[in-house]
Amino acid sequence: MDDVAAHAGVSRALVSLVMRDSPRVSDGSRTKVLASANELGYRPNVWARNLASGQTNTIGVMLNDLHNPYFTELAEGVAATAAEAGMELLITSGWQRESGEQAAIDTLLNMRTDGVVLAAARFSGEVFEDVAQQTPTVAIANFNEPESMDTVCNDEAHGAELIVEHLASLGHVRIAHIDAGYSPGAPERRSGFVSSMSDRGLAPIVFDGEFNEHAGMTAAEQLMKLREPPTAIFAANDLSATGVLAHLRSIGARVPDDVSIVGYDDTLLAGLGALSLTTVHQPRQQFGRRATELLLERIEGRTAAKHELIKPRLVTRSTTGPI
Amino acid sequence: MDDVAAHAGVSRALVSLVMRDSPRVSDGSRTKVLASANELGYRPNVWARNLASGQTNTIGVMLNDLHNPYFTELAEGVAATAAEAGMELLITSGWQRESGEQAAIDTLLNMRTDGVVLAAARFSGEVFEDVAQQTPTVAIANFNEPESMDTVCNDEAHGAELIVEHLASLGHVRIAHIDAGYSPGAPERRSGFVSSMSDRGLAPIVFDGEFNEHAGMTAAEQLMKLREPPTAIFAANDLSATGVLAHLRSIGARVPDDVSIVGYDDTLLAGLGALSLTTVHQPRQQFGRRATELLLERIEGRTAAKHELIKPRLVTRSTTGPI
DNA sequence: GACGAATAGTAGAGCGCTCTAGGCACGGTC
DNA sequence: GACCGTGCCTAGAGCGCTCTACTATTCGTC
Repeated sequence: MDDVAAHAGVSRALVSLVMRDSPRVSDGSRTKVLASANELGYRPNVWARNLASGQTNTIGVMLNDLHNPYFTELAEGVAATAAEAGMELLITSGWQRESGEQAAIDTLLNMRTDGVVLAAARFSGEVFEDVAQQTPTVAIANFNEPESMDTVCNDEAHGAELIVEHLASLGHVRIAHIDAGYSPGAPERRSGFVSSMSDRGLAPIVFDGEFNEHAGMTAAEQLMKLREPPTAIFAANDLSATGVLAHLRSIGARVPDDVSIVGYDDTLLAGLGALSLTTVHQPRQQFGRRATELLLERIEGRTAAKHELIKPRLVTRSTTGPI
Repeated sequence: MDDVAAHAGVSRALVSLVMRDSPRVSDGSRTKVLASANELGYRPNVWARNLASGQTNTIGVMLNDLHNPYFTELAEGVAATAAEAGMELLITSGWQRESGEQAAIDTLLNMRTDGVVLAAARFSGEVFEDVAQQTPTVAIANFNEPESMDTVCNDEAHGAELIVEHLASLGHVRIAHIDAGYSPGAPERRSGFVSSMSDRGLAPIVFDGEFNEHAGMTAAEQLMKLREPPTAIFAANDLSATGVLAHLRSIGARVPDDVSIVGYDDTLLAGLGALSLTTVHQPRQQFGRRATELLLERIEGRTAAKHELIKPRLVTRSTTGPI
């Protein structure tokens, strides 16, 4: 910076102003400084800048699992909003391990980003609260509306309701749900299913499962062995639904003629022509956008917590049909 | 830091030594300092540390597209190796836009990470060379062995050869390849296919395509309208292969009885029971690991460029069978 | 033409750490 | 007992910026 200042024949402070696009610089000096900077290959040192200014102009996102499209689409929304606000984005990931998540959060905290968006699965609310003490925080998760941070989450119960409504309107009565235990989102989907069914006077059939293909396959196998197998299956997520589909095909059942299948999440999978799953779409990018907007507000100084519930919508494809 | 020093009754410099795990500190002072730090909730300021020490102990990865599992698995390999070496990892992404990639690279360069791993698609080698001038760089891409950086890449031609060999051994003669133009990796797959075929005295049938489902569908449609349709189709990647599969099912062709299909990449898709694609597995994590190892060597001071070619392997599933 | 306001630029302290050079005990050696 | 070496610790400069307070110049106004 000193070199640039000397080369352009101005003070260091002026170079600093130019580099920060200050309006208090004349066009003449601006172009002169810019030219010198360019010539000398000068690039402001972010570390020094952040140290001196006390802020980083950067927000951090911690994603539980980079392999899961759910999280990466979330991140894309965050990235877009951050870019619009002129902030840099740093991504870390816990790689599905709890220790990894702790390390990823620590990295972010150490970097002292202006705020963090946490999209994690492994943690109890307490860990989040702890982070929220240290920096503005927005969680994409459904906790019990904590005071210390904002949350954005999906209205899982509504998604389940949409599914039941769709299947019921097609004439289905024996509808089964393969759940995913206490994985994030699963309990809400399950209870949404149970109450939607009983509201209609239908008996909710629930089988244990997980958020993966194998769980879908085994649950489908058990379901189809029942004396009266269900005519429609609502799987915990798309991956689980592909497991159901694979099993039904293997035993020669026709989809949707014999059995209808519904997934959840509307991942890339669901849209594939070879699968074409009816599913529930979550506006994941919007989650990211909204979370970032809330975070920016927090960084600006808002302290009262906000909690938002975003409604999903049903996407009808070819795995559901009339009974 | 001053507070901690005062609280522990020692100098600031000693606190610094303790925080950096220096061996030149007695156990007594170490525990004393650690206790004070803990009590005061002290967390070293990374910006100041990096500024003062001139190094960041961090490496950066720039991924072209976070949605593509190819890149995220790469990143996982990078993350694992970086963690083993005690370095932090920063991820940025170009979100599939060229301007985004430039911005993502700039972010990394601004952060002055000790080195960068570039896994991009959009750029010419020149942009990479430019980065390589500024910081130790490893590219995961197949350039023409540049001197200024290391490269790690997949032996695409070998992958194509494996496919042709597999199909030929099953008795296939009319084998078609749906390519992906000049998308990264595609030209090498295509030329590998062509030479493997002609080595066996077989006529290479090549159709234009892209790395997506739709391209697979349209190409399959055209292929199946030929006077003598192929008995085996080698798609540009798994996604393209699912398009082929979808089309074949829609016209009632049986897979693999009537037509065999091979994908490429061994993504999550290929492994699904409902698809079960024969494909070529690329050890993506290993790419990331190897790239990071090379980068660490560079950071240590190596200057001679290294270029590595990693061999893929065939994964046989249920979309290929004898003619 | 004197005065305040606005505009353009500068000096220098300070952000929180690291790192070099050195200080001070203590013990061993001749 | 003078000397050197070793182990542990400290003082203080400096990393490359930003930011506050200040100066110098120009402009508009009556």
